[in-house]
Order: sequence, then structure tokens, then C-alpha cells
Amino acid sequence: MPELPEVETIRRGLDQFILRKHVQTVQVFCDKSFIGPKEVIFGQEIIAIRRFGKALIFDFSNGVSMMVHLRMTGQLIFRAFGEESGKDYREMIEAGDFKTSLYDEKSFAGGHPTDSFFSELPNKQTRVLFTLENGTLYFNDQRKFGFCKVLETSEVMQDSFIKKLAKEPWQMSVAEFSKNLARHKNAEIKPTILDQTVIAGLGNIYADEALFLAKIHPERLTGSLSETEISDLLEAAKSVMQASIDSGGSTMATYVKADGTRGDYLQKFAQVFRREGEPCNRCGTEIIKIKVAGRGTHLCPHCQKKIL
DNA sequence: CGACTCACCTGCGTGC
DNA sequence: TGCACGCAGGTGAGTC
Ligand SMILES: [Zn+2]
Repeated sequence: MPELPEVETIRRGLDQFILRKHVQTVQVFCDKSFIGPKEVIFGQEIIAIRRFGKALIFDFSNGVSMMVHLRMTGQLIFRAFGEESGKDYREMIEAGDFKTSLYDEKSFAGGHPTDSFFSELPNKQTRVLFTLENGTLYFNDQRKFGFCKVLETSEVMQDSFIKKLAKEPWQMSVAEFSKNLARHKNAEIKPTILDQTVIAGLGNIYADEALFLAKIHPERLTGSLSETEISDLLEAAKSVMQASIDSGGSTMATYVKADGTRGDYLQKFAQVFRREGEPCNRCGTEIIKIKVAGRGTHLCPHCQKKIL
């Protein structure tokens, strides 16, 4: 689930709660969710929380780091001691009092939005539990595609995933984006921009949103884009992801209500994603949903023409 | 190397 | 109700 804006929101949230805290113990409930020796981080202080694309890196005081990738259904939830039931947050949400901040003083949640955000933890989807000096960090992951991986801090940049990542759109020039796109001139543009070695950070939501904003049909061949369209697409990628980061990504407060229904975040932000059947905000044409490279894809057939 | 397909897992909504 | 099926905010492996 989580794309760059959600992961960045988690990074910022966890900075508030667990930076400079010590890890006391780690409990692993699913072996495939935790790679490497957990004991090496026992007693260690978290000295930095970094993000590369959709991956988070926790650096510890002994030269060890832990990479966390949430993939499709990962969540990171922090609860101060005494807040394991999630009750306070649930009450706050039910009272409609969740617009003041992304988190209160006692808990924070981010990642794949489910009612685990408000439920008693640990639960069936809890794969790893970190006991810190001030509370508990839960790594939940319904589909088990995500992972936590221990490695040396000095080896982070050599990690097979990290080292292949392209720049994020804010650091990338049009020339470099253009060059990376050129490697895939015979592929459709949507799967091309989902490739993290072409540009880092976009996932299924923000790819659809960026293509809509740049008025490019997702099935256009990459090689058919003009220089102007390439430039517009890069700007659109920055714009849609920055807007999401600025509004706090998809944290529980804005994303899922206590009853499990979707909150107002996507409805407010999304122009096309999960809006099939609704009118385009730009031209009024009905948004459609198709399948592109195996992924559900949303677009306005009037604003995004396949053939120019 | 690039373009595709499929695998990895669990759970939910849909339709018979 | 039971069950088959499609689908899901990601990435890696395998094939041609
Ligand atoms: Zn339109």
C-alpha cells in the first residue's frame, strides 16, 4: 500500500515518538517478516530514521541499521505504554476530533489503512513487536510481503534494493528523467513510472494521479511522449506527492474512520483513483477504470487520450 | 537488457 | 450458508 508520501509521513511521525529511544526487546511472530539477528539491536538507541523511496532505515548507536519495507499491507503503529487497546484514539476519532494533528501524544499509526490502527494490539496481523523504553512499536502486515531486515549501517547504500533506486522527483532533472524513460520506450508509461529504478516513490495511486495531472493516457508507449509531456509528468509527480505529504499522507486520522470506512483523505485528494463512475473534476466526463500491466488503473478518457 | 507473466500471502466483497 | 473468484497503494524471479 504505502507509497512515498505515506512512508515519509510515518518517518516524521516516528521521529516524534521513538528517535533517541532505546529498543529493549524484539519479538518476532512471523519468521519471514524479520531478516537477520534481532539480538544485535537489543539495548540500542535509535539515532536516526531515514527514508529512501518507499524504504525506511532505522540507524542504531552500535553501527547496525534496520531496513523496513511495508510493501502492500505493512503498517507501523506506535503506542505508548498503557495505550495498547487503541481505545483513546478510537474515542477521539468517533468524536470527530481528529483534524488537529496526525497523532496525539500517545500513539501514531501509518501505512496500510485498516482498523488495526484503532484496535487492541498485538493482533493476528502483528509480525514483529519492538518494546521501546517509552512504548511499543508494532509492525503489522496482513499479506507478509513486507519485512524488517538487519544490516550494517555502512552497508545500507549497497543493499540490493536501495542501490538500484532512482532519484526522487524533487532531485531529478528533466534530462535525467528523460534518459531513464528512454530505457523503456516500448513499454507503457504507467508501468515505466512504477519502476523504482526510473523514478523513486510513485505507486499505484500517485502514478494514476500524476498521469491525470499531466494529461497522459497510462497506456501510451513511453517512447511516444514529447519533451513537454515528460517535463509535465515530472512536475505532476512532485506535485501530487508533495500535496499528500503536506496534508499528512494517509495516516489513520484522515484515512480511515473508526468504523473502517474510508475517511475523507482520498476523496479530497484523488482526482481519479477509486473515482470510476464519477465525473472528472476538469471536464465532467465519467472516470473509468481499466487494467494496465496487471494493475487497476483510473483515468479520464477525455483528458487523457490514447491517440493524439 | 527489456518486456511480460507470475509468485509471494491473507482477507474481503461479489455472485452463484 | 458455502464456495469460487477477482481484487488489493509492491517488488523479485523467471522466461523469451
Ligand atoms: Zn476529464
